[in-house]
Amino acid sequence: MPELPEVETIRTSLLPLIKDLEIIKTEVFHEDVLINKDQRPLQGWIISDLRRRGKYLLIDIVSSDNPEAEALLMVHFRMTGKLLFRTELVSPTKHTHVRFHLHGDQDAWLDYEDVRRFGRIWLLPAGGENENPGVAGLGPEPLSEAWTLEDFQNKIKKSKAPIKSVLLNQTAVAGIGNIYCDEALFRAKILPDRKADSLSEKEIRQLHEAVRYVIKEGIGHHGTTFSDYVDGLGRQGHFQQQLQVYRRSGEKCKICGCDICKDKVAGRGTHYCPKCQI
DNA sequence: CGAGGTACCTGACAGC
DNA sequence: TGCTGTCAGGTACCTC
Repeated sequence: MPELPEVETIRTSLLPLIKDLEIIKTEVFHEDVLINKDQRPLQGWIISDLRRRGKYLLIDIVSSDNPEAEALLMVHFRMTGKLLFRTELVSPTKHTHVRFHLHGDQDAWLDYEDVRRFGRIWLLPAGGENENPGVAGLGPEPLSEAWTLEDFQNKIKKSKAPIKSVLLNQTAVAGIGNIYCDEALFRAKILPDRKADSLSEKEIRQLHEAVRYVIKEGIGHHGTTFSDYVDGLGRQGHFQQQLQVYRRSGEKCKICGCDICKDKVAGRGTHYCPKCQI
């Protein structure tokens, strides 16, 4: 389930492989997945850069005949989406929804595969991510200086929802999903169902630090793989080995030794240590 | 408007 | 064996 560290790993794995390649043909096997409201052609574009915003991957493209004509392919992987780079043509499976045929020194293919088909790809004008409601509503990047403790404090103090909901809803801070949410709350020693406005300044400071820490560590370990997530070359992540609570219910807490619990909070499976977190 | 619930999807798995 | 039910979860959308 690609969250910020997974999307960042996809970005860094794909960038050196597809930058400057030309999209010479696009095949769409499932219409719902690719959103192209202007019905613009999906060939004749050169990939100029890969960026990321929250859990969105932004593929900047320029026209091959007019370098001033720019556009954007924006990808959200949701649960099971994958973007796979291949230098050999393979038969599309029932989960292959969009295929970009690329050309540089040699032919290559970039396949969007998605078992549950929740993910989407948008073809937008250059800079069009900011008009997309999903991206426009995103809070600051957790590793940027724009995400200040003061900003986080203000958002948290205004909400009576469980702190887990605040972390997941993308407006206080962008890119946190269920895994890194549970891990950050464990590290900050805060129970996931605590009302946000009940957190002390010290706890908010701990949580701010914990979010940055788990996101950084997640990126450092190339993301977390349980079943689906792989990078642009099909490689798994390693952060699952570092997890303290996520999917460890019934196992022992690595800090205090008591059993990790699992409940439903904010409609999500939620893992926590009942002794370390208060 | 904030908060909570549900639809979207398919595969894995438990239980009978 | 094969069926049914439940769970997984990011986001849009709906309702209160």
